[in-house]
Amino acid sequence: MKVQRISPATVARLPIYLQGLETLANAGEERASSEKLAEATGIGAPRIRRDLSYLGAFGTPGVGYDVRQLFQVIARCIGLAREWPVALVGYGSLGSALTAYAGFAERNFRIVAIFDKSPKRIGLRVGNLEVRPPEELPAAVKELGIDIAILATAANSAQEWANLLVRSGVTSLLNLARTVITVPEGVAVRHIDLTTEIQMLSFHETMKRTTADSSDRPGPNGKSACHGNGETL
Amino acid sequence: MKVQRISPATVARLPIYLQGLETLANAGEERASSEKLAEATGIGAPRIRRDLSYLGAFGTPGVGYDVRQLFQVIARCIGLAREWPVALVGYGSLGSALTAYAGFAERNFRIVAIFDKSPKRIGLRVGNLEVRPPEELPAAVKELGIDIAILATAANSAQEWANLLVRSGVTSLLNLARTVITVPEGVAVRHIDLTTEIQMLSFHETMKRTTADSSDRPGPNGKSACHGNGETL
DNA sequence: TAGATTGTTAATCGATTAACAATC
DNA sequence: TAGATTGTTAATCGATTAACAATC
Repeated sequence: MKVQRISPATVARLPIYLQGLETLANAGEERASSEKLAEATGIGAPRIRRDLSYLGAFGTPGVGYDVRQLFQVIARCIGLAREWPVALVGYGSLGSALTAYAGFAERNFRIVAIFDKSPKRIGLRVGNLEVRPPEELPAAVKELGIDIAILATAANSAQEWANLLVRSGVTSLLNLARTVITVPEGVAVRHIDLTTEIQMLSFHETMKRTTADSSDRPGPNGKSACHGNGETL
Repeated sequence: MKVQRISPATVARLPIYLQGLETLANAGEERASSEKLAEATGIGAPRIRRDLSYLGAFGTPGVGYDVRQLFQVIARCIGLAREWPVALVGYGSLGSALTAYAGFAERNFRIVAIFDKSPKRIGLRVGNLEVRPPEELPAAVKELGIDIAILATAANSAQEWANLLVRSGVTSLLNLARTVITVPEGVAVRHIDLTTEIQMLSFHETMKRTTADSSDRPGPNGKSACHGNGETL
């Protein structure tokens, strides 16, 4: 049996399909065509059919997909059938907000250990957990079977924490710190930087104005410093 | 003069270059080759040269780029020369964490108004701001010159808030809510969903195991439900 | 059966990488 | 000048869209 590769672009869409299917299920729909799924997710219908075909064939020509079954298939594929113990590293403003974030729990991700290096935060009680020092991380990762960690530290200590996590056996990192971190082959990192995202928006705003009033000034070398149109996002 | 289009993929990298240049500047570097920038950012050197060429030619063959000058050029291009007033919508756990988030201020984004529809939150003081009801949003957007808003509400009210924001004249949305929102042409939306990101990681973990122990079971139709390899992220 | 919709193939599009002439 | 590194062209790669035969 040939193992078919699922592209990262497709993987990124699977959770979106789950959400769309949930919406449809809540609306009482039992079957959905790729066209209906397209409406619910904003993704093109042919793209959806192709993505789903990677998971094996589940649709019925002339009828569509079984909403509940498709949800199960995708959920199983992503690994949501089981519960994932997650470590939260960094208990600053962002980190503490995440302990109250409902989205993780809804998809079976549970924060089972919290770490911080600040003496002010170590020992704080959070629900039935307690903020722990870095020294306890390796043992906790092993004991609790943690594979996934969320990095919500300051930029300057993120790499250090990442090294500790990887040494301890964690193989997936959700990096919310404002810095690029490097990890060994085989470790997955997703980097989310709110500042990067909001800068893409200010770029959009800036372009809109520049193209609208044509006030693009020449740059230091006599060439215009920034071109573009308003439709880039 | 031909206006050249800057691709979304390139735009997404500009803030990363800024960060890399900041790191290099802090390390005392005054000049940087594309190769050095590649090390600092994790992006390939040819890609970097090509991206920068879109902004106009700033490097010196045989020498490299002037760190400070390149920073200025990119910052100006993104629009960071000015200050951006931002509206924060939704003052739950995530929203309140964002008011304390330093990254925005470092790039000249200022939260100048906070909105929530819960009577429990309306009126709360946050620094020198106060959480305001939806009714006050249109006037505030106009008075404060707000073009960019951050949506940090629950999924079920996100679209409603988005409609109100767009009607009031906001043209860029950073959507942190767990739902797809639709907006009219000309309005930019960036959607960040932490749950989506963490599911990409559990997919990675699941694939690693599936390919490692070859326990991929056939799905409902007799075909395997989920293929892939461990190197997709 | 007729109508609808899938799964997949072929065509298009865009983004990345490699290679190198131009230039300091 | 010789060495280094840019900016850009050509080659590769991957992802999206369009079209349609297969199928319920």
